[in-house]
Amino acid sequence: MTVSTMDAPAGKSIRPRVRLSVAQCLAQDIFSGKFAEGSNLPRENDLCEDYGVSRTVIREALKILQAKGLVVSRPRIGTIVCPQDEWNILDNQVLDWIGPNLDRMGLVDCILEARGAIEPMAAELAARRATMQEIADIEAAWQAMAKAGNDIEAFIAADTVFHELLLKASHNRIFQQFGALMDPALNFMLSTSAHSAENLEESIGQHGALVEALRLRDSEGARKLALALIAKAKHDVSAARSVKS
Amino acid sequence: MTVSTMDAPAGKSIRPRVRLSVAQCLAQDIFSGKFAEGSNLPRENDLCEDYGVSRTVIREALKILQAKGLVVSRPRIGTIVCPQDEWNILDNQVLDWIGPNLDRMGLVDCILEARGAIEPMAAELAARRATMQEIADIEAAWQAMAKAGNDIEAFIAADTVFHELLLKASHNRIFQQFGALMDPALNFMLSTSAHSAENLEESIGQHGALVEALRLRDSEGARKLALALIAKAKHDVSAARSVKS
DNA sequence: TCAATTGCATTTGTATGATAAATAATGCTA
DNA sequence: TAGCATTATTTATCATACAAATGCAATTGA
Repeated sequence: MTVSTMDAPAGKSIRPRVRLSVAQCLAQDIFSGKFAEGSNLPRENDLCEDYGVSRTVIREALKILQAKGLVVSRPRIGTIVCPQDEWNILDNQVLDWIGPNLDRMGLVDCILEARGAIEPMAAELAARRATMQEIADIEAAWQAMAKAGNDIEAFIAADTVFHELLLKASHNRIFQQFGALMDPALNFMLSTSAHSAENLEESIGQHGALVEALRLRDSEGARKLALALIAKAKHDVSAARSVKS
Repeated sequence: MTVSTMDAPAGKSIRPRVRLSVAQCLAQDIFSGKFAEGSNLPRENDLCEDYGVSRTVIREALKILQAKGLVVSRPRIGTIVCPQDEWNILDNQVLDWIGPNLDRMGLVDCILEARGAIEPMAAELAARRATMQEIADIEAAWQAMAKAGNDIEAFIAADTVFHELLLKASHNRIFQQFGALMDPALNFMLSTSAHSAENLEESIGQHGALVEALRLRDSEGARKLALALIAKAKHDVSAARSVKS
């Protein structure tokens, strides 16, 4: 299949910008299992035909995948899918590409577990270090959650922003990098839509309490509330799973 | 300066494999501050002359940096260094390239803080989930630490392996990715060499106790011991800093 | 028969030059 | 002066050729 989305006008060759699209296609084929770990991707010249682009584009797309630890290339051997241990799953582009395969790969549980370690500490630090402006921004995200009403997508978007801002307010650049981990787990829950009105209310209440703890510079309280939020998220996910099955 | 390490034999053109070297040079120039965030890198054609390689190599090297969030390229604009927030500092290749600039960028403290959140949880999980083989491997690393004696480099290498294996034994793929964070902070301490014999003995004792907790499946004990290890690491780093200054 | 070495075939890596697309900067027009 | 068309510059893509790495087979020698 050709990547270009539009046909060329008669007599004129069109050159759409497709490097990233090709990289995304290849990455998704890896995560979907079409290219199993340890197996070979098609030769560069074959990929050229498959995607209808020049070898330049194929190679630059493969360089992106290499940089993210998804594949390695060697002369005469070809391009091989790396073992999953080497995949850069903290790269937010990679997380984006994994998308619907996130749960199949067992990453939703991983992520929630990791958030259980990270967010309480981040909340604790944020209570000590956040600027007034940062706290205000977090509160704004909280208000957006409260205002979302039945619009689940808006609610989740605001929730994601809330947690990203919280991590950023910890003033620790490592924690900040985990912003990308907020989206996926939440969106997984969205896909199962097991959200009752009370459930949302409870969540909004918890988030509000956390904002209050930040304002009071109550680091211990912030830590406990963040922990409670994660516990609730874990509970929600398992509830969503039982609905699904 | 040309990248190629050897001159070509008369009449024969040599083509060394230099893509990664070029990427590393450019990355290090970014981390050293030679290319400040927000500023432009030289044009691709200029980089060709600077490094004495073809535009193909330059472009593929830049694609690697792009994939790691270090730069963005746009036609007519050029290639611009991204704000530090977008750098993929969890990528172990990136951490490697940062190297000596780690402390100047304020990452040593970040890393220790993050480890303070992650390792106790990882130790707790490892106590519950590690296989006998994994515990044995961790103990082997511990014995290598004990046997290192005055060979500080060997000690740190074994210490690094110890913590990487511990993270892996948590059976959480997110935590496992943090293996790369073990090296840098430790190597920073190495560079200041503030290691007394008693200090090493104490460290060995603590690590041994952690192994014992794993064997006993004492998750709470493992958590506390990991916490103590990090506290000690923080203490050692600040001691090393005061010596340096 | 077997082992080592040599040569061949295949695949990625690099070089080169041309054209297309994007867009900041410039100048023109009203 | 504001808006619009033009231009110039830079990256993006295409096409082709050759270099280097390496698995594999054929050859050779004992």
